[in-house]
Amino acid sequence: MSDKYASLRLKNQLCFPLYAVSNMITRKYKPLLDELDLTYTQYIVMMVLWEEKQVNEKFLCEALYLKSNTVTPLLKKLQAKGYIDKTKDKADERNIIITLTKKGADLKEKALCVPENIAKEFWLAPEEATELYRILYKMLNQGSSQNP
Amino acid sequence: MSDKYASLRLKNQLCFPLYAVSNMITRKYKPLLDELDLTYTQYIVMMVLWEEKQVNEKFLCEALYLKSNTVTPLLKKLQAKGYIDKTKDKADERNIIITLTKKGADLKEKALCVPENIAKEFWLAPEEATELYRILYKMLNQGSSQNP
DNA sequence: CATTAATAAATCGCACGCGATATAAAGTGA
DNA sequence: TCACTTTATATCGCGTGCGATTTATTAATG
Repeated sequence: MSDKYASLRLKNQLCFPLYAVSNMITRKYKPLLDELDLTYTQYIVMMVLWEEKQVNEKFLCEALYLKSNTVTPLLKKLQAKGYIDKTKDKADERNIIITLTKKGADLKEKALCVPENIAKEFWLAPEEATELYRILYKMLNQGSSQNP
Repeated sequence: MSDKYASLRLKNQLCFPLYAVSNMITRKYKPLLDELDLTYTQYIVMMVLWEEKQVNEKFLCEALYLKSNTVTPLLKKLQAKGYIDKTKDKADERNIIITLTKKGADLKEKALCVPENIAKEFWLAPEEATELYRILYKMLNQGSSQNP
């Protein structure tokens, strides 16, 4: 009885709900982040900067699992908004050092309500959240281990 | 001691790894789907059609948790590739009926190896996969319930 | 020390994914 | 029946994400 094509059914996919939830996340964040004049991707860049104070682009790319061709234009926009500064590292001029402006640092306070409000959209039991977190990072670590 | 800003740390986010894994999924699928001349989004549209034979755009949007402004251009491309046909429903001309061409139906056979190969990229224990699946759909159902 | 290799960013072109809006067709009610 | 609303699809403009490639700078090697 078992269908030869069962693996191609949408309902049997694990990647699809991941993809769909990710899209949904972006949608749910949008109205909250509009208040900060940030997109979701810009927001996670800011999260790194609120923690690290000073990073280069390579660090950001690795922290966010993104490529330079995504991050470069992103930083240009954040700079245009006055949230970050970019300067060349004098010790190694290939490095671009990214720092927060005062305006960017101040935004952290205003951002505090974002995680609160997002938590309301997707309520999970604490054990579910923990398990989800663990599995997702397991996938991330598996998936990012290769490539020359 | 507990940091006022703890909720803004990237490591304390649940949405971020979801977003990162979703990006990673698209990356992993790409070389496999290149063989079928499909993108990931086009692939999930085809998955629906391999099951349903005949749908309208609204059905596709709901099945894939996407909006018409994403799906309309997608269908145009699948049509250009010769995988689908679009005809107006004579009973209600607002409806666009989407069907597979022979070429599109035949692609199902070739697609069989895709789920196999993807499974190699992200290996999870069966219980983990089940739990992940359950939690993701819980989130999808919560998140898509509102909006006027 | 000159040539080659490696590295960090940036650029290019394409395909989403979205909110907002427009268009066209059907349904609704006074 | 005729304005009004609802519904299905399409259009517009913007911001990602990506593979592939380029540019600028530093490191490595003979």
